[in-house]
Amino acid sequence: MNRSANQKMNIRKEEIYRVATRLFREKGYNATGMRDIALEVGVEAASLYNHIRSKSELLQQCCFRMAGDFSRQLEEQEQRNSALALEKLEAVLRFHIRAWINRLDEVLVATHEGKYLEEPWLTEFMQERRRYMKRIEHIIIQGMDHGHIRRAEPYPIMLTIMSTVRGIEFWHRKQQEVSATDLEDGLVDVIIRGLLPIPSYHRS
Amino acid sequence: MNRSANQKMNIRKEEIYRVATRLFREKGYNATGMRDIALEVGVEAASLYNHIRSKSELLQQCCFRMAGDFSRQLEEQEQRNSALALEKLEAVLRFHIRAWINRLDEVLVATHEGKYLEEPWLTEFMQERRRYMKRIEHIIIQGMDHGHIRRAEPYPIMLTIMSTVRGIEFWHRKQQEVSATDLEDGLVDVIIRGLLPIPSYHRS
DNA sequence: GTCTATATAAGGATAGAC
DNA sequence: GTCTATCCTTATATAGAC
Repeated sequence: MNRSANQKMNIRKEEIYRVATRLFREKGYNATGMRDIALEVGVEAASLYNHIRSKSELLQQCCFRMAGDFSRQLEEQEQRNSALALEKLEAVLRFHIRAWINRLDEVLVATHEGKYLEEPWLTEFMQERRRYMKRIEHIIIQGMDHGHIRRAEPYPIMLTIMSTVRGIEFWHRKQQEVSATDLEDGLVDVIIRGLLPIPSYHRS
Repeated sequence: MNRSANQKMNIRKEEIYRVATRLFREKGYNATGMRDIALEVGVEAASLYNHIRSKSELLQQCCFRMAGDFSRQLEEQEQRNSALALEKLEAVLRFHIRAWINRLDEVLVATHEGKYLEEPWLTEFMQERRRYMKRIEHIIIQGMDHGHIRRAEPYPIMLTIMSTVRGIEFWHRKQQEVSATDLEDGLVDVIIRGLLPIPSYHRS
């Protein structure tokens, strides 16, 4: 098998992956049939199995590709020794937001359909997410120790950073009214302001 | 049919609803079979149909029950004429958080599985959510007009308020480390502080 | 590598005895 | 109201011709 044959196969496989990811997002993993994927790729369902091993493999590819990209980005921030923790958090937050703006299919499938992974991938995937959240919590604690993030329970702050981006799913349906830049800056502003060490919030 | 027979039927139906909602959350709507529900209720699958019309009816009940509860609570806040918009938003946010803490099964099913509703319920459900988000945006704009919420794009702020609570899903798996009260106050603090009209955030 | 045909399992829902 | 038995559809995946 020469190189061009290999490349063609990879292109085909990548097309299947792209179609499948979109359908998994639109209809859900369990409600998406191999026939649905095959229809949009333009072949019969049986032909898909010349390129992939199973439907589950497509889900694995999506989930671990995203997990890898997110983990690598976080590692970059962790190693920016000259940066403040708050700056690292803002960079991570902006990475999350841009992923949800530019790669919505993949992040939604990884977020919502990941629970349908089979073992041992399910366990590995959930452990990886747990580690990821711990690492973000660690940056938050560093920021508090250095005094440029206000003292508070770090766990809810981490959850907020992890979850804020989810609203972007709604934004995609009405993209015209608010620009991607305004959306990103607006979200970042709420969160980062909420972390500043300024004792100015008085309950009524 | 006397009153006690009616009540017994409703109790049974309510039990089926409760079991189904939990399974829909744990396994997803499509991956939950009538046989799964029946097993936990303690009857055969066929017997369920003496109490409910279809599996889809259980999903409808969950989604619209939640939509109704949320809409009514928002209406209460809208009619608190003496309150500041920021106070209304905090009350709404706390209602969301408590729902995600105390009724996680139902809110998760309504949020994640609602897309599997059949027509015309799907359209009605999505329109209702759209209206709900518009109403929250309206309160935010009121707060800006009155000067007790900082001027900014209202749309990302609304998304943040809608989405912050989603992290609570993770909290339920490790309930011991942070109390429900600390979680609620921690989440509220980040968001509400991020809305205050204090020009103290300078980008580096 | 793609096709047709099919194996095998599971799904929601119904019929009819009790 | 609950049961057993079953209808009918759909699902993933495989076999084997071309």
